[in-house]
Amino acid sequence: MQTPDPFDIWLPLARAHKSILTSVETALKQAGLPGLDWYDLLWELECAGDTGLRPFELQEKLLLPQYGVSRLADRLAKAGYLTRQECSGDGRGQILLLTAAGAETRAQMWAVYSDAMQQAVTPHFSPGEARRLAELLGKLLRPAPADKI
Amino acid sequence: MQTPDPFDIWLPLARAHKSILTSVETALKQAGLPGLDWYDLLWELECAGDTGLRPFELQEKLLLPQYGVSRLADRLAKAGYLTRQECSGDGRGQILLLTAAGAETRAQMWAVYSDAMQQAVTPHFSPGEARRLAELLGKLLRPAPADKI
DNA sequence: CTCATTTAGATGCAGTTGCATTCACATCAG
DNA sequence: CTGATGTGAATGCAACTGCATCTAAATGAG
Repeated sequence: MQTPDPFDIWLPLARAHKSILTSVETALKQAGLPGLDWYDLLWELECAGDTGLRPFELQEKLLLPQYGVSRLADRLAKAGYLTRQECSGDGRGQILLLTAAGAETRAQMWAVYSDAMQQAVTPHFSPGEARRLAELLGKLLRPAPADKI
Repeated sequence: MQTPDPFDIWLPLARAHKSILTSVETALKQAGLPGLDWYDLLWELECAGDTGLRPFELQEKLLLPQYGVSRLADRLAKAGYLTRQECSGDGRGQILLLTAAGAETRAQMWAVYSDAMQQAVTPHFSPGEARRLAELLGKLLRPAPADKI
């Protein structure tokens, strides 16, 4: 039972990622909407609701570096899509809250995003294949089984 | 037979991609080596051998925009990893050729790259799962079956 | 041949990223 | 309380990216 080559996974994964990403970003741009990085942040804020989120929480959720979140939030704030609120209890911190405009834009983006994703992914798989692929990709995210390291 | 949600594929795919990419780039940086974009270009030039490659050919192979290749080649040339040669037969064009230093660096990068990839991917799968995943990812790259569009 | 169109590649500019550093507040040992 | 250390967030600078545009050479219609 020979060890499989990880590049047999990585190379198509990277190519597929770039290709899907490009087609979605293109669709968003053509619709005059912001990019996926904005979407992701807006989405997390929407999920958080009135509680809002601290930048460092977004950092974990979005897998972005600290300064990445800081500046992304700057831009979103400048666009009026979020507000920064003082954080009671931690004078260093702040709470980011979605505005109505932000929610509106996220909804518009979702229409384009989900449609583009549908077109980019669905035609390639049968339902069974899709389920299996999702399952296998999930294994890349969970910690590796201890006996395999 | 319900239609599966493409985001069940996209979300883990995007996360896995970012996570693997980050760990490989980190390993390269720690080794004092250039990033994966440099590797990809060096690799293509090495494959091309004495014939070299035209920038527009790299553009297709690497899925980069035209100006991306132009500037990436600038940097590699400045680092002494490739040379630009006049293109006989097309006065607009040029041929990019790998230098010995470029080949040397690519080899050093490969050691780090392949090792990091091994650690990032292999522990998560049995050989059978790995083969299946590679196969399914491949389907994302080929044109979709006509009857599914 | 001549002019219009297309193709290969470079580049100015504005916006974005990465890195390192900085600032401010929090926390904790004494 | 006081100073040392740690944590949340911003920012200056250099490098990189995207977009639009530009130049030069090739191609093609008349």
